[in-house]
Amino acid sequence: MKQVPVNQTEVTLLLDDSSVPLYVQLYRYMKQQISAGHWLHASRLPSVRRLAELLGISTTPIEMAYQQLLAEGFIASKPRSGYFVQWLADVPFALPVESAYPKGPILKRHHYFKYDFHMSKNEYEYFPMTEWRKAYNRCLQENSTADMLFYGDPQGEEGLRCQIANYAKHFRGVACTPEQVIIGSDPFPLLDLISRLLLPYGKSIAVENPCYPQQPEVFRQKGYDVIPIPVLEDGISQHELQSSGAAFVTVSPSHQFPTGVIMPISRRLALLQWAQETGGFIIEDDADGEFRYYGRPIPSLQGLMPDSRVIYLGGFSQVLSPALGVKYMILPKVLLPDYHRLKFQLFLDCTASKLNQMTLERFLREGYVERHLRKMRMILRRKHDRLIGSIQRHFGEHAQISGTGSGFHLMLHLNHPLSEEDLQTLAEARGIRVSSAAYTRMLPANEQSGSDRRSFILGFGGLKEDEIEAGIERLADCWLGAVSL
Amino acid sequence: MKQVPVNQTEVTLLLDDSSVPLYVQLYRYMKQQISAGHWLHASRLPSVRRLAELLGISTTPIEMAYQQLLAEGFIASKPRSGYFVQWLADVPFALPVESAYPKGPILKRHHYFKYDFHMSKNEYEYFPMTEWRKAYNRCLQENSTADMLFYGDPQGEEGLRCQIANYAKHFRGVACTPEQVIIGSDPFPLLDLISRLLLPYGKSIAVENPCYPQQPEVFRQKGYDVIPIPVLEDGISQHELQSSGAAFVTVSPSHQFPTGVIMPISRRLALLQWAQETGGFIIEDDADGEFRYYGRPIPSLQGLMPDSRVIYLGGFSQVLSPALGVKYMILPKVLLPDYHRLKFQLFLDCTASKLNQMTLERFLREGYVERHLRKMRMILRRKHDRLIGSIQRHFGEHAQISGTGSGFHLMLHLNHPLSEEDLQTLAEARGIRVSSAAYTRMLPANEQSGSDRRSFILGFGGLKEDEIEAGIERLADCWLGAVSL
DNA sequence: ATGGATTTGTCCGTATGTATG
DNA sequence: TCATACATACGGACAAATCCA
Repeated sequence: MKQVPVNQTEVTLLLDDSSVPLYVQLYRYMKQQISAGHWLHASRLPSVRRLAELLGISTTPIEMAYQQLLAEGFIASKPRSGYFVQWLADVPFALPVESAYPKGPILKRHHYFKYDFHMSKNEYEYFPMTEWRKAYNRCLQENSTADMLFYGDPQGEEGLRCQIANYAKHFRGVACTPEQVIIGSDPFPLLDLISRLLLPYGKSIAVENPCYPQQPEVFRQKGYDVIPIPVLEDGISQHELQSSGAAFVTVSPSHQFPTGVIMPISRRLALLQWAQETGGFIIEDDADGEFRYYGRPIPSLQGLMPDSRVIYLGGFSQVLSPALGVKYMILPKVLLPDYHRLKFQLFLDCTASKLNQMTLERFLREGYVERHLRKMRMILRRKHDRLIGSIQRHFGEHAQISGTGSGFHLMLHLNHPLSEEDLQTLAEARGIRVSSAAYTRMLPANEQSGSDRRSFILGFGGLKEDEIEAGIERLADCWLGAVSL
Repeated sequence: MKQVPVNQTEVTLLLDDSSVPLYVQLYRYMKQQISAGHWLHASRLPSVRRLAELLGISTTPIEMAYQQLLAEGFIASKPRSGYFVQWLADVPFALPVESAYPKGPILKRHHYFKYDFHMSKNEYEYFPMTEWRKAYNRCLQENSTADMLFYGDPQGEEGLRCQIANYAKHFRGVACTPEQVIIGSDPFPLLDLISRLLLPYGKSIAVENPCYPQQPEVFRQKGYDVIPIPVLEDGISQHELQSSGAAFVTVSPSHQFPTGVIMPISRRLALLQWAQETGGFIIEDDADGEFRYYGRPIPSLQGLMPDSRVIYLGGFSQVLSPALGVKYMILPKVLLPDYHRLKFQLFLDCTASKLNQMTLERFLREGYVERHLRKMRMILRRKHDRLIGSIQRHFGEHAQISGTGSGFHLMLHLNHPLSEEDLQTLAEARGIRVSSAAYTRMLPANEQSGSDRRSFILGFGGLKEDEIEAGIERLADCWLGAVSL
């Protein structure tokens, strides 16, 4: 602790030998003094040499601290004369020294689930974080700062779009050029864009029932007529689609959510023909198409026909991580002029971070994505098998399973006097998180009420392989024991 | 090469011992045969064993090929009976061909500008890239991988929202709690969200004229009546706003774009009162409020009154870099229930990358943002002064300047017989990029036509300080020399 | 019609070359 | 370098469907 006179004021300057560099300590201290108004405007700071002597250190840290203060405008330099405080002390411009807000995240109250069968969960421990960090760092080092930090291509970085076109072709059988790829951070902005793009072509859209309700909601909010069409054993009912008169349709042919139905080739072609004949468009949601555990992945609907009228939606949330925020869609060529017009009109900018985009491009190019995908597919397959085995062991003939073989979830059906809601609550009380299929159904109110068949969506990504057995055992115990069946 | 009879048809099946697995060769061949219509619907395929014997291989590859065809719907299985072709041969569809698209990025043609006065440009060389990298790396190392990579808070990470609330309070005088902060990647998703939020409250919105056209466009597309209100010397015309009957209004009171007008306190209070009385909402766009070069920064409109009916829009595009993709808005408390309902309904997820959010939180907490902001303010002030001096020197009394003192641009006006468009083209031909103010004006078509007053927006962020003089000299030379004024 | 033989889809254990770490 | 695990392929077993004397 040393006493250093600055101008007329005696001040106390504490230098410790912590890990914080000397010049940073000096800089912080002086900034604090100036901004708090302790050092008045235009007062002269001690010279570099003098202060160094007083503190018993070299002149270098002093110079660095002064330079920093200079760059930020706290002080001004008069060459061969001295440094002078530039702060206007009467401005009550409090520095954000101590924030009144809590530093850490505020505690959220949420259940802790010992067994989490939520379908969006996954084990992210396997993500090649070190490689990602290295790729990120190399991106920042190898590109010029200005290039990295300025606005990017509103459609998504071109290099990444090339890689995605390549990836989608290779892994999903999607036929497209990089010009057709649009990158976004999240399904919502892309869906919203689609809903704007299609507006001139029609106002009614058919959706699968049951389905994930986001797409219907987005279109409904945009003023579309949303027409639910039942999903049969081989996908959306072609007959009802035809007679509905809908202009568009959303489907998930590779692994329908939540039923898990795979649309056979004949139905796919019929769908494409429907689009061709009516001038409609098909929105193909392909969330988990990469994850097929037996046989080869089923190629996308989009690639079945050259220049098909399909908008393909894919992403890396499942393959890598949702935190990267990279989704993409592949537009049919006929829609590209509309897209460019809209982009211009609305000053659209890419919602995905440019830094992440460039890192991901590298990741794809250097084969990390492919490698990680294979690894995850293997891990998930084991969990998938384990889950099925566990259900069979512990539920026996009380339960039926459907929608297996790919993706991150399957469906479990059982007959039970209690409602789906009650069963879900019961499970949660025992620390098991599981969704009933209720939220995916668009019902004419009273349809399912007569039956006592209950359906649940069981995700197997979030649990460790050797937790699955115990989780299902507890679930069976809790449900089958609740009422004598 | 082996001859294999399928049903009645003799077909030729070529099996080579390339690296392609047998079952894949089989699968491909059969898929091709079926989709080309050579094998008719409902015809029976040779049994697994029989085909295996004929081909002289084991049954496994046959089984695998059949399984794949089964999954894709080309064939159907009747257990213990046989496999049957499911193809409808009269649908003439081509299978996906190899699409040829260039792997590398396609060359874009774009002008090179020696002097770029575009307003969104900035010198990103000063960005503390090394510190950012370190912060990013520490984020990844210190947090558990699973936490980092799973879905984040749809509203934005809580820690970052705390830091932003703090930052906005200290640097912009915004009064809010972290609960009011909504994070997004880009103005558009946030504006879109606002336009949805406000729908129940009214259908007409007043906008400043001139202004940046994105906001009017977004609201117009959502079906709002957009009412342009002229910007006077002290901001948007209160009188016309009152009589317009608009439910909402968008303003940029700290540094109006493009005029640079600063709204005085009396007018701000009147605006707040207007909102209070009519039950309307004010959207405050505060793009460059942090950058005020003389006198004290002008606190935001939002913070003038507790619980004011103001939606505040801010971001880090200017302060740090647009590539990080972090924008935020601060909602008035009365709108929070609506927001949460909408968030739930549309399954909204945060459009800003979680990794970047967490890094930015660190950056804010550790004071890097503040330091960088001060430094940039200093640098930009020098450029600002330099630009004004240069214009005065080279244009003399031919030009008038307005909208100075903050932000990243000023306006230059001059009387000239050539149109703004022609002048812009002239400048571009000399390697100077400069925008006329035309695109910011919403005109009743013929308003400005009589006058020969021309207005341009000159951004000073993109040039180095010592390039400005030469750029303006060339601009003056090119414009003033074009026609004798 | 019928019962036994045969065919057939399906399932399972295992061997080998190869890629991964 | 070595160990592991996976993709591919093989041979065999089971039970249901089909066929036939």
